[in-house]
Amino acid sequence: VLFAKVVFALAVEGPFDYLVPEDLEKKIEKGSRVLVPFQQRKLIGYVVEISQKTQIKKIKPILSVIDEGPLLSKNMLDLSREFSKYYACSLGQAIESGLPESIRDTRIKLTVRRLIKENKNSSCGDILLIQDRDKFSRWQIYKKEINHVLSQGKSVIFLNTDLEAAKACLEDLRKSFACPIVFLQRGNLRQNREDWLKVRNHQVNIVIGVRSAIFAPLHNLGLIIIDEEESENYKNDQTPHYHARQVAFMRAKIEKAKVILGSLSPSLESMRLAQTKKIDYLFLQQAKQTVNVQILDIRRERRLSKTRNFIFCESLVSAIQQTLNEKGKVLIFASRRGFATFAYCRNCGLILQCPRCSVNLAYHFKEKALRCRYCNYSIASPAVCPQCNASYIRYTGIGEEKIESELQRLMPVAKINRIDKIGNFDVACADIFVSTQTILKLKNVKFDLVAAIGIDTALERVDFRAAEKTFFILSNLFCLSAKNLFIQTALPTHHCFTATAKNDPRLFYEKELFIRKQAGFVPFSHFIIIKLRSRKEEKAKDAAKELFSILTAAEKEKRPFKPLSVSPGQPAKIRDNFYWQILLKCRFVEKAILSIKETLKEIKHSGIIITIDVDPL
DNA sequence: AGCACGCCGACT
DNA sequence: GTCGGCGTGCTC
Repeated sequence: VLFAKVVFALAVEGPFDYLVPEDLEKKIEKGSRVLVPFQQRKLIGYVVEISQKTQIKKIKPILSVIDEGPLLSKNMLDLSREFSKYYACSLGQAIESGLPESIRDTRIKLTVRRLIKENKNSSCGDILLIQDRDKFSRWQIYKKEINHVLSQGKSVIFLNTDLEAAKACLEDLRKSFACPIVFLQRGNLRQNREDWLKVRNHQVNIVIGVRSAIFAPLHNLGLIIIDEEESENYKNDQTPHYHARQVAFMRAKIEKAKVILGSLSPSLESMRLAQTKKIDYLFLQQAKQTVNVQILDIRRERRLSKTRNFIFCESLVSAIQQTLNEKGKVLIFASRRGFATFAYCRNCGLILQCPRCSVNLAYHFKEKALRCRYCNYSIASPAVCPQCNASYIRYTGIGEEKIESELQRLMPVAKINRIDKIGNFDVACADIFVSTQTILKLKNVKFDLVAAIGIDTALERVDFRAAEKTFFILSNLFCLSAKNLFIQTALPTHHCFTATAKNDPRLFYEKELFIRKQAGFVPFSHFIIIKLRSRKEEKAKDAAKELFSILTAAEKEKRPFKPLSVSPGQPAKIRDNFYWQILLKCRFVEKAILSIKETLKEIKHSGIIITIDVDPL
């Protein structure tokens, strides 16, 4: 008689033992999906172990097998196990978050057609971080490595930040490699299912995709490439809040595959690993340095200037003028903050907010509508203020309008264009371009003069990663610039500016790592956020404060984490649910998670939902 | 997660 | 007396 240990995509760890009916004994193995009775429901579960015996007295039998063959390989099961320990979810939840929607509720059929040769011995897992200065140099190395790995009969996962980048990547790799390549994307369920099955059935050598493609069920994985590894897109915004880079490390270790991280300005996490020689590091310096970087001290310029509240420093204005005279192209980069597109009443000062969430509604130019970014609540833009009935409602972001009108005033004959989408960007359509964050994705285009306006709003945010994010923006602007890069700032001596001016990123990382170390922040420790959610504000608050005091009360020497703060979530309310959160830091995530889970078991939490975000961004 | 069980308040 | 609110605990 055989018993199967089964897990479910529920918040219960399990595993639960079930009797394997005799007629199914040959069809059920580790990694199989089965239908089983669970209380009064029938659930799809994952077999994680087959056993000869069981402790359970009132055992129920497995009802049926879902697929022909095991859905999950041993490696994927091992990965799910690691994943669940790190990201504080059940094994079943870990398994399911690695499966696309198209597979979750359908039968699959495994075939044994093998295009990929089994090759167990060669090469061992190591990690390489490549930093370049032009977004392209690292591509040569990617291709060389892919070629090498393919020649060993192994397969490749190539992760990109977004669909656009992945599409471009697919096109590029199709030109260079003749082997089967699949672009695993959600969207068309049937297509996704077909592609996923191809991968699972050993018919694919290269998988391209965004963060979820890290779970692509490739066999004999030899290489994982993560391009623009510093991107926030690699972090899953829903539970479990995994980071594809972290999962890549786990997976590479299990599969003995190599990882290559590529970036213009790597994350501090990766840079720290390079610094301590835990991973290899390659810096590709450009052959010649032609960009002239100028840091303009706003405070000084303001003192010298006649106009008090100027947007553009005089030297920048003359540089723009000169560039235009030479028929050059100008890019004005304005930090996102100054572009806030909320709606407010100029009469009574009311800012229109979402009724379900504690955030301002964002104005969308195209639809002329106000929308909440958290719950999608949407209303047509009102013509009069709902509070005072005055028709003084303003919609466009203040910064944006000012920049454009000021530019037009200073440069009356110049053609000025705003860039909201980079889809079919055309440099020929204007002389001066004004843009925010979106422009950073642009490739293959150079501007003669690039100017960063109001970049300080990015740097002064209450976020310990503010400097890192600002440096990332500056590195990208450097890349977009053919001749001149002007940066207006009130903090001209900050290392993110001086390092950019000297075109020496090492200066930035050295200083920033020093600061992080002093503060005991990432990458010198890990942060964990425990989020408590409730319909009732008081409930979330009380539970959070109680949990915080319990966590704090534990003996300092024994607890593997340090509680830092308890505070309302940001935002405090989403979809009429109130959030409170506890911030912890720790040295070893798995140990901290284990201890936190123990603590959570002890306390009663009715009407509260608790989620955990490991390594929050 | 979801569902039952059980213990208190309001009501045909 | 019962219907139903929610807090508690269990699921092989």
